[in-house]
Amino acid sequence: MQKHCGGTTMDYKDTLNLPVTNFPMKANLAQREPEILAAWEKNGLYKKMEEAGAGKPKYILHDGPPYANGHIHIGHALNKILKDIVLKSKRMSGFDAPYIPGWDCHGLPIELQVEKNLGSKKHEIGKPEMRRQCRDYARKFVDIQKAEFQRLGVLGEWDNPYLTMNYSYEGITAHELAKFAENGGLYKGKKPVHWCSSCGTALAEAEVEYADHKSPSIYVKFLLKDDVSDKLPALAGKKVYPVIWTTTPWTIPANLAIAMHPEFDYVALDTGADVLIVAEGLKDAFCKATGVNGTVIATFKAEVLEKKLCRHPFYDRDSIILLGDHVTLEAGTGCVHTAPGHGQEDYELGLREGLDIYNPVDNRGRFLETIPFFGGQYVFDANPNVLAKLEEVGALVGKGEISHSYPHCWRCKKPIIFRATEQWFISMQSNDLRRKALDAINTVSWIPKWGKERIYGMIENRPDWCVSRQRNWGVPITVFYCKACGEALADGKVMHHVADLFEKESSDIWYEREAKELLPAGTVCPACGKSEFDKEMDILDVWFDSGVSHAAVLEHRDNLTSPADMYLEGSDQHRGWFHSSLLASVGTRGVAPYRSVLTHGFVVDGSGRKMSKSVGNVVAPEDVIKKYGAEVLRLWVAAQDYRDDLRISQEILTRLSEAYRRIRNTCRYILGNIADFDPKTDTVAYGDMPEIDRWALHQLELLKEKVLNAYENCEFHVLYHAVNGFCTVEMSAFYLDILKDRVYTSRQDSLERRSAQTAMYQILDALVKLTAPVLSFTADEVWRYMPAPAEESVHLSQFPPFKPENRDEALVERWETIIKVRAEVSKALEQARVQKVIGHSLDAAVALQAPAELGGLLAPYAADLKSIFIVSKAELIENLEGESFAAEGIAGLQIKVAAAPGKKCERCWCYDEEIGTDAEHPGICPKCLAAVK
RNA sequence: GGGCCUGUAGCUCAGCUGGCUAGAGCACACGACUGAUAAUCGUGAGGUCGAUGGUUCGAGUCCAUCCAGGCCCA
Repeated sequence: MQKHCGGTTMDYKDTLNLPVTNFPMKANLAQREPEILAAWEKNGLYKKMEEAGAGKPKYILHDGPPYANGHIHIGHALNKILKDIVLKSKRMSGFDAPYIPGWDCHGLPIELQVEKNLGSKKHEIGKPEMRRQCRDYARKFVDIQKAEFQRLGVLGEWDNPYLTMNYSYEGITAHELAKFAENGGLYKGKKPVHWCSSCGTALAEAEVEYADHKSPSIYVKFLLKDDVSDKLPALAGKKVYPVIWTTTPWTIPANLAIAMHPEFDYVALDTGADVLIVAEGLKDAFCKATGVNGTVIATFKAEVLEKKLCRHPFYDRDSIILLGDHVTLEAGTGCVHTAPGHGQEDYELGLREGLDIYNPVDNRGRFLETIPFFGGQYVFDANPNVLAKLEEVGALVGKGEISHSYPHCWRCKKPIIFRATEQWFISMQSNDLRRKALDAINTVSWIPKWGKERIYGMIENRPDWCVSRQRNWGVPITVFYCKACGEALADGKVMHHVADLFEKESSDIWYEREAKELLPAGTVCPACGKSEFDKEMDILDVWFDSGVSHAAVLEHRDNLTSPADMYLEGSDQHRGWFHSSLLASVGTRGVAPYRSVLTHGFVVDGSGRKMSKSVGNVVAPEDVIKKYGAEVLRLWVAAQDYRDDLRISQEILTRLSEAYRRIRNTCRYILGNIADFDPKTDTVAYGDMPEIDRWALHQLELLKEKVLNAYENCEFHVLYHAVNGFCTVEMSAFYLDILKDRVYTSRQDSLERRSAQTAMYQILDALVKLTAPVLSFTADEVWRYMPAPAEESVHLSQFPPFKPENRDEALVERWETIIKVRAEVSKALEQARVQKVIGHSLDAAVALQAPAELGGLLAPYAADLKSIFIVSKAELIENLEGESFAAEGIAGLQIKVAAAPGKKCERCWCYDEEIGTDAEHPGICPKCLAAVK
């Protein structure tokens, strides 16, 4: 003690136990986070976490590989942070949960980007060089994204990720394809693709641009061969013609069917000369467009005509009437010209009905020489000729021109066509793949549960999986063709042989070596016995690459197991990775590659709109990190209910950083108050604690229960609200506020102070651990300021165990009433404050008149009430005199607030009537006197 | 156009199987404190639960339609 009695009030401040800590109030996250990351890196934190997991049960969350192109966006950040939260919580729940990040490296976007960078030089270099550049490009973005992911605080095996372009991965991909060849699932078929006749190549959807284009618009009638007069007597003896409409006359030579909608009404229109059939809903539009006049002589459903045969207008061939839901009443006649080789829906209908996927057009967009009337003609040039032919045979009902959006090649800008070409497929039929996949879906736990519905519907309806891509940057489809007879050699043994080579030397060798160098010695064509082969030049769909990651990663790495416990991706992956992985795994192993699938929604802006560059509402993770810190982004992930779309905006981030500060400050305050507390020697036994400390520990148990359940159920937003509420309501506004007097003014090593510190220490210890998976930076920062932490990092610790012995329901029930009374007292105090009777609540003396039952409950707490209310005096009185405040929420409770009697203690600031009794310390109250002496 | 999903205070979320005068935290307004101070405490004002119909004694909660939005297809 510096001075003696009689000095200023400041003297006594030094006798108080005020909070002491170096833990900064200001987080300064943008600057501090990189330091923390560097420390984790330097100390080998992830490696230590792995070591700590040794021998524990495994929890495998298998990372879905993002595409190695471009910088990460907010959706990537969301996904990786969610995974990190799940994994950290699993580790702290007693699991060994390794995290192997991955990247999808093959595919069109990278190839296109590399081509673009090459410019005109792209024609000078060969495929091997091209692929080398793709490899470099992918590697570059793997490194960029890796750094960006790590910056988010995501811990994992970053120095050993899986890349779909790794040699071993490429080899395994080829092995998996070989398995499909072995089990008969792989077959060669036809499918229409976007085709640029000028470039002579197939185009992916991403290479197609839509632009306005003028096309002929024609109505064509097809003579109905079959007699339907038994069902439609009005048509007896007449020539009946369904009429189709098309804007691509050149596809008429490939017409194989006419599609009608099963539920629409159709009319038979007698024109005098013949009877035309169109949908009732389009009759007027049709008549107007063609000038046809006629009377309706019959109205019927399309099923009357189902499977009936028409005659092709100028070929000696039938065109069959089929029913399809894809038919619309938007335009045309409701009778849809169907050429399975030239349209997606036509193709699907054709597949379903067993039609030939007929394509009479060659690579250059010309009709095959064998095609009557049009052989050798370029399709767009053939349009007028087809028209003329139709007119000649009398099948043309009407013609016009239409301007509409039409696909064009993004490279040469010319209009493109849809053209069936040879492709490799994985059959949904053979090996009962569809059925087995559907069954497997039922064995998986889908979170949220509608995910099951969604993928089920997709698998149920999807066509065979086309795995061919006419491109260069990917894993080759390791099939050979006999030079002599053209027979395809898709033999499992041969393909496994090639796959072995890929594993050692990469799939680049497919482009660098001759077929004979890749084939096992002595391979001969099973059809003709010759031994000269060509290589298939199609590559695999990248979804096949990533779809086999269960084989290439889970089964391949020692520290992983298959099936995975969880796949966790955005909801678009029901069509993507969840889907392809399921088929790849069920097709070769008969089981799903995952036990559970968790999906999250998409990130949208503050008003729920999708982000787009043109709208300008894109929020980049980099900007958020710079302004608020990755921690706030992590908190954002946790705070939002990810099952729905996730909104992000400046306001949301501002709110969150405020919530963050609240949590941080609560931690800081407790740190300051337990600075002189050593849990080993100063801990007070539960039984020796005042009730309010036991109340606090009970609340902590409730928090633990809520938070640990939330982790278990992956409901992180529940956790956020629980922690936030705990810090603000239970701690800051109640417990910690009340504790101030006891902690500050009691003797430093007194039981009451140590008890409060025991509670606070246990609360902070638990709080830090419970929030560590989300607030990974801050939790670890706080950890370093904790007295004697058991582990080097909070990330090496376990969640706090439940302590049922710290629960006291009866006590908490009593305190619930006390808290209600306290709220009423607060209101009464506020009134007194407004009336300038008091300022600080310690200026007040409170008197309560309570109904009997309540009074009985409060009586044992009479001495504690003043500290609970944070007033200088509180008493229970039978009959209050004068004006008083009637509690709104508690019937019969009257509260009277007056200025506290006595003088204000210079030390604890409470008013006391006994101040001045001690000669040495005339300015302080008896309680303080005891603490000071 | 089809499949799946979402719509509760300015923001983020509660509200189980229909019974509430619809809750919480933050933000906001006002006030207090100056021993958590770029903190902390108190009080208060905010919602015809997307809209409209229906079932029911009673609907944020069930049904239908519509509107707005998201993902995936076409």
